[in-house]
Amino acid sequence: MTSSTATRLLDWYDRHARDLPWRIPPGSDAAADPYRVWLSEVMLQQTTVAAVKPYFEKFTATWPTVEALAAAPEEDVMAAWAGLGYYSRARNLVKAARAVADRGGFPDTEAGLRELPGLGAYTAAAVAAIAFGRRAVVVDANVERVISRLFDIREPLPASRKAIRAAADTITPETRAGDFAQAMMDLGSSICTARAPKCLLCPLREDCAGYAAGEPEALPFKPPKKARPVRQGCAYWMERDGKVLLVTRQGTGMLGGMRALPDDGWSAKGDGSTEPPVAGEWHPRGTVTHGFTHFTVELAVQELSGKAPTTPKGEWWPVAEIEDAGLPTLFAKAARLVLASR
DNA sequence: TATTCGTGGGA
DNA sequence: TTCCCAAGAAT
Repeated sequence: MTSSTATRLLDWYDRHARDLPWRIPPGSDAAADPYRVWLSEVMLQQTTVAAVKPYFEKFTATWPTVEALAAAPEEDVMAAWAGLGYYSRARNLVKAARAVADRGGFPDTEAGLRELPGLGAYTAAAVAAIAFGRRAVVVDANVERVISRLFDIREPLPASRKAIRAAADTITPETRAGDFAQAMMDLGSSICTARAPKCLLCPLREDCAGYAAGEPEALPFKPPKKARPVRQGCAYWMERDGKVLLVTRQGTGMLGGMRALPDDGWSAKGDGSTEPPVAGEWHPRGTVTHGFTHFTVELAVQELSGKAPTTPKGEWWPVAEIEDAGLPTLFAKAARLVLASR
């Protein structure tokens, strides 16, 4: 491996860069907008490009600048994020936008960016490189895979992270670090894929120690996955005057900050109590199964017959507009189940 | 270092 | 169908 690896990759990127809504094409004179770079990078954390695109378009249309986003009510941002997952990103997005607006713009260094909520080592490096042209070592899951193969790093993750970063540092160029980072990610998504890498199309094949060693597709080595437990829970649908009771989930835990149906306290740690929020005649409307990263929940959905009391705490939302409530997917499924039973 | 955070698509 | 995975961060 030599610095020519970076040159080969950048030459490939100049010809094959994906056209993405948040990306400035290589060779363009246009300046990157730090707001759009930051927003896209946060959305892309653990999330596919295809899933992000419509959300990116919606967010930038609704809030074209970081100042506009900073001025938005948090609940509006949370509702707009609904369905994209990992909702701590949306909570931190609002905090970071307000911090940036207060200080009069984005920090333009990796260390400065790293101080913003929701920006870890990866995102701070990526924004510094892509938006501000800083040389930064940008390591995401794509880069971990590409570097593990390129250098034939056979130590398993996560212990290999230090060696991966050091190796990535040696091939990161002084200039065009942002294009280099995006090129690594494009290569990882289209050529150096997790399964069945297309080595015969790879611009770095001659540099690749993993290819030379014979089984690049086996890298990086990863520890085995743990089994996902299945939890049981209940969600409750009650109406009065054409409106359904919604709650806002508190705290920073599962679905924190999101609107939801009242439930019986199920969690990753255990089953719910099956205790409804108010006494009355409850009817089962079916069950929705939803897989989270570390557990699956089987959610029994029940509906109260008759008119709900005003006593329970929450927000009465028009049933006809339930799709606009910003429910995370689990509760959106539950709502559709109830409405489909009519 | 290990765990806890969503979701939808592809093999 | 089931499993794996995707531009990770916070604790």
